[in-house]
Amino acid sequence: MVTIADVARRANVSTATVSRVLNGLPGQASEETQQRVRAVARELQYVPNSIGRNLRRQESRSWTLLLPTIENPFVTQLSRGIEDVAQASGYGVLMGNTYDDPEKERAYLREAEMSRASGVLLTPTSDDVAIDTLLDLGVPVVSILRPLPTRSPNGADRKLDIVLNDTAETSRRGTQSLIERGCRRIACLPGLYEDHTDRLRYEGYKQALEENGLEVDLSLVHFSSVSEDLAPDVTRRLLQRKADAILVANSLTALGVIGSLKSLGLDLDHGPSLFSCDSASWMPILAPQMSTARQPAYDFGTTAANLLLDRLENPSIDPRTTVLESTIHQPVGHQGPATGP
Amino acid sequence: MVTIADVARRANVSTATVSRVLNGLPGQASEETQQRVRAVARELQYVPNSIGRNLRRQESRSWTLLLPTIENPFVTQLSRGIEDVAQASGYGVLMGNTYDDPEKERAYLREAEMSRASGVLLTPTSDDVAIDTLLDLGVPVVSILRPLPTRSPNGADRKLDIVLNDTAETSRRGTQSLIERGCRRIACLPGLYEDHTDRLRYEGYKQALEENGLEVDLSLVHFSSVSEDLAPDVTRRLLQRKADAILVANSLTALGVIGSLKSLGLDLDHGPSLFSCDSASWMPILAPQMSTARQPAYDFGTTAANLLLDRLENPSIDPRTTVLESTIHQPVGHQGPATGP
DNA sequence: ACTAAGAGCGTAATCGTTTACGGTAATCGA
DNA sequence: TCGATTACCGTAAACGATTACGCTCTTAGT
Repeated sequence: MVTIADVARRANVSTATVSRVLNGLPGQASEETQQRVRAVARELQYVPNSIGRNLRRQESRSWTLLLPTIENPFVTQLSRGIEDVAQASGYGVLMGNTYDDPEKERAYLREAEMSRASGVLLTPTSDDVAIDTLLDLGVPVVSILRPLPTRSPNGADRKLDIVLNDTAETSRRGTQSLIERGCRRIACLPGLYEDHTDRLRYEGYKQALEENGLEVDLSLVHFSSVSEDLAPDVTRRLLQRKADAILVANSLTALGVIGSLKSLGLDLDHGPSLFSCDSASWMPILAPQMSTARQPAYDFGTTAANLLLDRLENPSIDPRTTVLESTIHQPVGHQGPATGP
Repeated sequence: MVTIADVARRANVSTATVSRVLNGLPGQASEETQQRVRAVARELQYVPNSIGRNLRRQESRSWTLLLPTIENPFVTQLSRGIEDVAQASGYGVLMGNTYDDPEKERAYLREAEMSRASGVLLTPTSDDVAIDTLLDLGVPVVSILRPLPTRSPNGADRKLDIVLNDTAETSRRGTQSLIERGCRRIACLPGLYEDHTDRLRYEGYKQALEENGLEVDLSLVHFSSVSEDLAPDVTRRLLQRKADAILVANSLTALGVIGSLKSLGLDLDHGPSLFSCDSASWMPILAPQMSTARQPAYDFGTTAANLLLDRLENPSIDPRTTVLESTIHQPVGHQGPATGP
């Protein structure tokens, strides 16, 4: 491998000069020397070794990004937002999928510690992720989509930033819109009972019902990740219990429900109303008559990244929490609930 | 920061011993010393600095993975395959989106050179990506989804591995299946004329027609990435020209066409037959009556990763090209082409 | 009792780069 | 002519880890 020393030797200067020239420090070398050094570097095909550089500079200029799974379209958008900001500021991004597995998360975080990441952004798998070593090393941490306690288990204050979406509020407004449309028996498929976000979805749903003096009928609420296989059963049961609307957690669940309706000889125009708490890009094409909430996924990424940049610049600023709002998309000129078959 | 020297001092041993203990070299330190060193390391919360380690070891134990965009579901699956293999073998993966932009690609590759990546896997933006510096540095390269010349511009042999899918063959078989179903005026939306893969799709389509003595009617072929907005126009025009089947490049195009049919009062049971050359996971739920090809995306990843591993073990093996086949999924008991409205 | 072997450990070089510090020579001002 | 300033550049010390080499001391073998 050709090193800075090789270049120096061949150009008849010291390694210091080569380094200065190649890093473009101004006024430190004569024009002629600069030419010569650059020529030799090109000739020898010198490639700077950033391992050596990072060791000396004591930083890696790269972030670690940990998300549940890249297979989620929301996540891909988000990561793109982060990547764009990082790149513009001269940082690289090392991304890892945790698959919500604390083991994997721990492994990645340890990797981040060892490689002296400049910053860490993650969707924590639980409240008690061990990020204190990181913070002690001076590595800023941004928690995305899920909150993280600003006080560590041993009582120390944590300087960390948090970006959340307004899950409960979205769900509340979605439910409200179904009510305004005339629906009264609104079912809810919020996702997993164990998941923090999914639980919030249920909370918002409940709140909207209560605000309108409606009772929560637990037989209309189904906690689970509704897979394709499961959807027909669940849908049928909800219809039997006379549901006139269904609030679903995400596009895939919506898809499952729509498919099930179809196999029952129904569709969105002749069956229950549907509201999906997030919307994949293909959703409007598939079911233009459906109401959905759209999450500002890309903005999520840029927001998180900017919080990180801020803190890199000034590590002592107080912890911040940002909540991003989703927008609700109603199809134009839709009608009230249709009666069952 | 606490270094190996701090631990050594506090444990009354040399840095060499600490290193040996912490790296688990067998029989190099007495049981008692090991206990002591480990205890001190824990007490001081020592975190190994992999920058220092990498510098000394002269390797980073991480791969660089460059793909067009993570927003493509195929790509997410693929990257997961790579990540799994990498992790199992003790490598990290640094992933970057090129967005098919040679500039971005070049920047990432330079990053890979500088950080002394252990290997590079990429979907090249063009035939003349500059990978020779990499190969000279001894960094193995695997080209994914698109071929790369095994001879460099200056005539040197390149030891690189390639993983392709059978795009043309898939397209041919898809077209063939439409013909067997009785379709005669088969339209084709292969994607962009400029894209290598998309062109192959057209080639396969053409071949199938010719093998069956059918003429290629260029008015039924539309090179472009059919967006949601464009789909209605294109679909209408194809129907006007009496197309009885459409071969589309991917799920999104299929979705656009299906949506357009709907707005024309048609669907897959009363309109042209459809064949999609790839299938997103939600495709079967949405349109179970459609024929699709399914790509082994995850296997793509593992295959590429294993080629890389092989070459890391033995850099001198000859270049290899692997082609992975897609499987065609026909719905059961479908009928011939319906007549137009 | 003397040698050989081997366990256990320390010294110091090394990886490639950056940069504080100091030195030399040229230039300028008075 | 002398001192001060400045432009240019080299020496050498870091950064944190690994590891070749050699040393000491114990143990076993003869």
